[in-house]
Amino acid sequence: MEKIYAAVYILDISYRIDRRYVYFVPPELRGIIVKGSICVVPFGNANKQKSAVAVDFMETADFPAIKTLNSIMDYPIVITEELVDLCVFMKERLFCSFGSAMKTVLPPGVNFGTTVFYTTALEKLPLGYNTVSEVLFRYIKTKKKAQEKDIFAEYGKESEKLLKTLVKNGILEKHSEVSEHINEKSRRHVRLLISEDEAEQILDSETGLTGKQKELLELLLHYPKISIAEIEQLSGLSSSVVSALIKKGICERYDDRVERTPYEDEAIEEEQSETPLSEEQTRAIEVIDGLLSSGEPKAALLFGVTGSGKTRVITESVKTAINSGKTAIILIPEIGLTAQALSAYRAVFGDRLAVIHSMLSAGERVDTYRRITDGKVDVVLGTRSAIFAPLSNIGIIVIDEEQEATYKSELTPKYHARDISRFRCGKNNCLMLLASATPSIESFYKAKTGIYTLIRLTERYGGVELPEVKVEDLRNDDNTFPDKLIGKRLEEEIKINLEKKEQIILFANRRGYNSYLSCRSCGTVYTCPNCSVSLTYHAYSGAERRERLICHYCGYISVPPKLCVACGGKHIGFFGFGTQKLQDELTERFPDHEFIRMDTDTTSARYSHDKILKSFGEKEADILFGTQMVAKGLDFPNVSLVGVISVDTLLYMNDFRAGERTFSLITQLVGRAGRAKKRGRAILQTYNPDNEILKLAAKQDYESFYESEIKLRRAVQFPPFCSIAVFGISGNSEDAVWDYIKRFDADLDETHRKAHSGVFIKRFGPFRDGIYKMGGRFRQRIIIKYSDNPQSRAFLQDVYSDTLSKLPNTIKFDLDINPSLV
DNA sequence: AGCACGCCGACT
DNA sequence: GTCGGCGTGCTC
Repeated sequence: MEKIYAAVYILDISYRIDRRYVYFVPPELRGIIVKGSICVVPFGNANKQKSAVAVDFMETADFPAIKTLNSIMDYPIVITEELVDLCVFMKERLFCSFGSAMKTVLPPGVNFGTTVFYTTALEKLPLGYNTVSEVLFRYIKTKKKAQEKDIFAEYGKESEKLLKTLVKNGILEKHSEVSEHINEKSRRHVRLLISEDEAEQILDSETGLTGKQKELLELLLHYPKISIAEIEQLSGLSSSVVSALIKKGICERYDDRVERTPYEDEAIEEEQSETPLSEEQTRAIEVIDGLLSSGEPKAALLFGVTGSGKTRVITESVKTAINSGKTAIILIPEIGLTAQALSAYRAVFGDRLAVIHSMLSAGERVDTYRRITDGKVDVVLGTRSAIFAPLSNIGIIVIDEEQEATYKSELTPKYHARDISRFRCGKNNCLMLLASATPSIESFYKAKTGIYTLIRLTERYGGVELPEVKVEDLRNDDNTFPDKLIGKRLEEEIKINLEKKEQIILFANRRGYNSYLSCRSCGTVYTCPNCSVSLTYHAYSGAERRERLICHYCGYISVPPKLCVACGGKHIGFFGFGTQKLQDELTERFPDHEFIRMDTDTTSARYSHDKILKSFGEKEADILFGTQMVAKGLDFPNVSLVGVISVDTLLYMNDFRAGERTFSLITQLVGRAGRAKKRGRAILQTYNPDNEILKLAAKQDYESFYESEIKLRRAVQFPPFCSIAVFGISGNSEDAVWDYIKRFDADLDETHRKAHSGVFIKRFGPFRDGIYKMGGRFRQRIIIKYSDNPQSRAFLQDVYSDTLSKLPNTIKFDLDINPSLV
């Protein structure tokens, strides 16, 4: 077919007008242009030069006013046909523009933009123009090509009108061109050059620093790894304050390039092919081999208890795919796990393995992307965004711990790696292999109903028994009175372990010291001025104990008052608990032992995460305690006791996935106990010992949990029985948000009645967001339940695009499909 | 989003 | 009469 006409999607264009546009392809380009070519096209009344991606070709076109495609950009990045189709798919499902899908799919830093500039059309400005015109004319003449944004920066937005008249009078010419650049610049970060103690001395002394500089220093103490952009966002301090501190030698700028991972230096692990496969593993691998060789898109759920050897099944399956000349993607939930997972996979796949995760710099990502498109890579291992790896001929996509919320992006477009994976499997006729001990309810439902092949691993590898789990009722436990965290039973069990020199992992679900500070006389709770959450108390040991109240959502920091601000009372107390409080209690109860704390406060520096795990692995401490992080994929043979301080607050979260998440978290925690020969123990402390989810989690009975959960979901219509669209509406004024919601509601009704009355939807809300006020914005959400089909998607697209077109600038609006948190 | 066309009020 | 306000409609 001759490519006479090309359908393109234009990049950097708003969602409302984002659709296919058809251009005439000049004969000399017809041999070069391919699907995925980045082209330059004239667009709109002004024929502004825009970058676009060719998606389709035709020999005829019926549009009367077709324009001619300008050129094809010699772009240093290849966009495969499959990724082009994927962007169209994302646009349709996630209601984002093709361009923003493209941005997500390509390595960050790859930018397409149009620059507008002016040139002079005459040698001299004719007589009769004022001095402002004279100045402007001379500026453009000396610059030859004067960029519009530079003119605005120099003379203000007011110059726009004048520019227009000068163009109209033939004195200036307006042009545009597509700027192509790959931004390889890495993110600029700041770190302290002095020790914590020195910093505190400086903070306490009267002289030396200005107020703003002290503020920045304090921020740096709390956030060991922070970028300049983040500093501005969190504190409003400009980069000039940063420069001032750098001049004083207190901190330095550095590029966030990833250094060699600590595991890379170590001897590559021996390939473990010597270990015999269990009978179950062998059977699982056989089933997977069958699916792999079917030549059709398939999906399977590898459902196996912790310690049943899922990883081995995965590596064997990936090997099978590679040996038949195909490629593979392996997704893991977090970067923290990369280093551990990496060495095992590197042993098997050597330099045919590429790793993609968020700690890579833009340049490294582009390099990796090129290595993959050049065909130098067979296996890509990484976190969420690795699902976009431009591999061709994919044989298998593995999603490990598939229930994890990290597979859903929290940035627009809010894609779920599982959905992207399903699309790519369809295109590659390959296998999607989900693996988990506690699958998401949606995935297990699909496995039960035969959409996915269900593969069970029921035995723990090597016949190790599952830990013995006890639910411990704290309601009448003197040991925790009045505000302690460790109950009688847990304390005894810890002592037993300490004597036996076996290690312990403790979990608390909040970092910081106490969850909140409040006045016992008047009841005032100290909350963040920008967000509707209570501030968390943190204490930092140094020359003297520094106490701070911190907002975990916006980073607001203040000093706890000595007297209540509201009533002047001096009985200010702490309620709740966190990892820091746990640390104090451990020191008090077990003074002669070593502890390691692991939460975002202690792991924010690069690789401290790995260091902590390594030192615990080498038995440098008896107890490892922390937040969610201690639950994930750690394998310490000497740990035989896990203590869960409490998960009660998780159980009562206002979210339909709360049960699923709690069950999964407990299972993971319990699984940390007894990875070796001895049978481990786990203690679940709670004030709600009768809670069904806790009981089932203690029994490690996933299937009963699933049965009760799926009944509930069916009864109240939640996924997998419908899809959920959440419209988020927020603004700085509470009244404005309310007024807007009323209008939105009416518009939504009208759109439904007039153009989509056949679409069955259920509307709920508005509800306040879990954190109603965040960063000074009041947040409301409207929830639509619908069944996912082209008709309802068309309806949602109409509503969304309509809303965006007449959105007042005081309101922010977004759409999230099947969010991980509702 | 931008830009043009188009139809009403206050200026040379 | 004309400059300029912002409502409406289109972008291959």
